[in-house]
Amino acid sequence: MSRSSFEIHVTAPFDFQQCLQFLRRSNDEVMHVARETSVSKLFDVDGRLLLGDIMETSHGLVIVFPKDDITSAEQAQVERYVRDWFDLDQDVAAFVRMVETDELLRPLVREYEGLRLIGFPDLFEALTWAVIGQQITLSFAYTLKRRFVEQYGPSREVDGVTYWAFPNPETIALLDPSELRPLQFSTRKAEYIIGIAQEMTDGRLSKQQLRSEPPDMMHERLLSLRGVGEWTAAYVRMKCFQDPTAFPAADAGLHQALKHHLGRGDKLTADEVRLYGERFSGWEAYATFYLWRSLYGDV
DNA sequence: GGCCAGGCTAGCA
DNA sequence: TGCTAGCATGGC
Repeated sequence: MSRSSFEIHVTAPFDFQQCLQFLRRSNDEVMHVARETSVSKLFDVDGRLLLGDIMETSHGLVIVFPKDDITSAEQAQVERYVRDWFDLDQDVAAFVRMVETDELLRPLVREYEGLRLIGFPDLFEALTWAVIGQQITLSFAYTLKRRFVEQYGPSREVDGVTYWAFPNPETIALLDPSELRPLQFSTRKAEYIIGIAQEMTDGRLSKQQLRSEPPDMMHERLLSLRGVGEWTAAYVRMKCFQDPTAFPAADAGLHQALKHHLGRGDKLTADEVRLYGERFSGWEAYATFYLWRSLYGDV
């Protein structure tokens, strides 16, 4: 049996507008088109490119496929993706309760109430985006990602708009680092990304394998990848595996946000940041995400 | 023009 | 173990 839409039930606290605002934060984003009341995304379901429009309903979300009928198996895959993308299976109410007594986070959780930790359910996309973002400004990182996706990603045009899906590891595994240099990737970044694509294509690395490991083993496996250090491993656990305890303690943006909200002139030491991690124990990833969110202002 | 960006690796002591 | 140069480029 096929259909062209389905609904997802969502439990509070959830604010789709807050999520849309976050999704609209960059003009160079190519992986979705976020509008006033909906976000459109091209889902690559085992090679079939399905354009879905995600909107709010009274009980949660509805995903409409304006040009396609989808099978129940495809629906299951898209639902899994959207649940991970918006972190819908997380008990965020527990996070809100925890910060009720926290002077630093309480104002942020009130301001962005219902914002979920928006992630990258696709492992290759999460790793690639993390590597791209290393040691460069976010705006330049978006530029690099856009060039990468528009060069190597599948796309589909619907009603005059081109929608992009993330490049497959199979495509990237065949590249030579020199082919990414014209896009202004450093040779190092190119090597890391192609190496990760090759491990995935060889079957040595997959989301399913990683998910089956206990958290510390997953972390070690991520660290074993060339180009992945502590920051990237924590970032991927946070954004791809919805691990609420993941904590990129050395992150520059996290330090900047803490410094700003604490009114500090000097920069925080590593030990101080570690203490904040302990203060938010169990919800380090959400604390980090809300602090990051506060850096963007009124996006 | 110097310094920092949502860091990491390799090489050295 | 712990420290550092080098990576590439944009933006303030």
